[in-house]
Amino acid sequence: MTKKTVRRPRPAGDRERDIATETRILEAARRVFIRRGTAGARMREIADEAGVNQALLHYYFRSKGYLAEAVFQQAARRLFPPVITLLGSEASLEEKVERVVEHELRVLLENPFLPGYVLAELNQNPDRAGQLVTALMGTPIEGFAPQVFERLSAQIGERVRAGTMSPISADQFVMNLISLCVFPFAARPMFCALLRLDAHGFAEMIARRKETLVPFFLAALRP
Amino acid sequence: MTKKTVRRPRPAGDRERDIATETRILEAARRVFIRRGTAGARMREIADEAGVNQALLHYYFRSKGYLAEAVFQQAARRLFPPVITLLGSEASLEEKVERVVEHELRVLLENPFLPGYVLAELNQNPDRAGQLVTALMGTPIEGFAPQVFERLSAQIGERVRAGTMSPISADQFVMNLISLCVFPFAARPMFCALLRLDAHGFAEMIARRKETLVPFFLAALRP
DNA sequence: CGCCGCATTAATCATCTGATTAAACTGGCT
DNA sequence: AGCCAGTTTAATCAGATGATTAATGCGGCG
Repeated sequence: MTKKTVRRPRPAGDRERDIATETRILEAARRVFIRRGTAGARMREIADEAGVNQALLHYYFRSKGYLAEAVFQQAARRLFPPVITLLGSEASLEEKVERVVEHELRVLLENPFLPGYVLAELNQNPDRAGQLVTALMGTPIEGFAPQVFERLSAQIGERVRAGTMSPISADQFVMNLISLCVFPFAARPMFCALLRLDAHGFAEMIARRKETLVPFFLAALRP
Repeated sequence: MTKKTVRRPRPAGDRERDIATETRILEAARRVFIRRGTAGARMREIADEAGVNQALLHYYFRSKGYLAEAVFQQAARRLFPPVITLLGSEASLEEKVERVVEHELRVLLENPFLPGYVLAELNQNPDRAGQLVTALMGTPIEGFAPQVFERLSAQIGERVRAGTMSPISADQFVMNLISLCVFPFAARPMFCALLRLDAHGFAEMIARRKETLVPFFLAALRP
C-alpha cells in the first residue's frame, strides 16, 4: 500500500537509449501539457506523441503528477531565474531594462506558449508559487528577494535624488517591466485575433516591439 | 441519437425558484471553473457547491460544455467589450488612458481571478478567440477593430505632428496599456509570492498602482 | 550459447466522470 | 381532491482515464 519511495525508483541502466526515451517522453509531455494544460492532458496522448507505450510513462515517471511536476519546473526554470538574476545584478538601471527586455522577448519568441501554460498552472495552484520560486532559485524567497528589491530601490533612489528619474517603487518598476514583456505572450490568442495576426505576423510584431519597448520604458522613467 | 436541438430546451417555467436555481448553478459553476479551470472542474463539485443534484446541471445546461461556455462568455464579457468601447470612443488619448486604467483596475480588483481564468481558456482554445470577440461585440472583428485602431492612429498622429508625443503604433499603444493593467492579475500568485503579499496586501498594492500607472504611461508617451 | 536484468509492450483493472433514466416532489388550477 | 407541468432527486450507465501486471524484447556478460 505505502509506496516504497516517494521518488520514483530511477532505473539503473544508463545507456543512450534509456535517457533518449526519457527525454523523448519529457518533450512529448511538454508539448501536450502546454497544449492542453495539466488537467486537460491525457497520459495516452503523451504516450502516442512520444511513440511509446503508455506504461512506459509510469515506468520513468511514477505518475501523471510527477510527470506534470517535471514539465512545469522545467518550464518555470526558463522563465523566472534569469530575470530575477538580471534584476539583482550589478548593472545600471538602464542596462537592466535593456537586458531584461532583450532576454525575455528572445526566450519567449522561442517558446511563445510558455507564459500561458505557466500562468495557468500557477493560477490553479496559487499556493505552489512560493515553493516553486524556492525550488527554482535554490534558496527560499526571503534569501534573495529582499536584496534584489533593496538594490533596485537604492538605484532608483540615486537617480531620483540626481533628478534624472521620477520616483517609482521597486515593486511597480518590476511589475511594469515584466508586464510589458510577458503579457503579449500570455494573451497571444486574444491579440492575434484582435490585430488579425497569424503566428508569423505575431513574431514580426514582437520583433518590432523589441525596438520600441526599451525607449518606451525609459521614457516613462524620466522626471 | 441526434440531439433534437443544438441549444438546450429552455424550460418553460418562469417562476422565481426556477431562475433562482439557474443562477445559483451558474454562480457555483463560475466559482468552480475559475478555481479549477474548465478541464479540471468536475460536475459533481459544481453541483455540491450549488447545493443541488448533479442531474440538475444537465437539466438547465444540457452538458458540461454548454455550462462552461456560459461561464466563459459571461467572464469574457466583463473583460473585453468595455475596454474596446473605451478605446474606440471620442475621448482624447489622455482621457482614454485614464479611463481604461481606472475601469480595468476597478473591475479586476472586484474579480482578481478573471484574467487568469480567461487567459488560460483562450490559450487552450486559441482558435476560439476570434469567434469569442465576435460573439461579445455582436459584430465580427472586421466590423469594429479597424475603426478603433484607425482612430487611435489618427489621434496619435495628431499629437506626434504637434510635437507633444513621441511616435508609437496604435497596436503597441494598446498592447502596452492592457499589459500594464491586466498582467499583475494574471500573474497574481507569482507577484504575491515574490513580494510576499496576501490577498489584502495585493489589493493595497493595486490601489497604489491606480495612482502611479496613468502618470507612468503618459510620461512614456512624451517626446 | 544461455542466463540476467533493464526496457518495452499488450492487456487489464479500478475508479472517476459526464450523462441518462425513472421516479418523486411541488405548486397551481379546475 | 386530483390532475398537470415543471422541477428535483436517487440510482445507474457507458465510456474515459490513470495505473498496474504479466509477458516479451533485447543487449551485455560469463
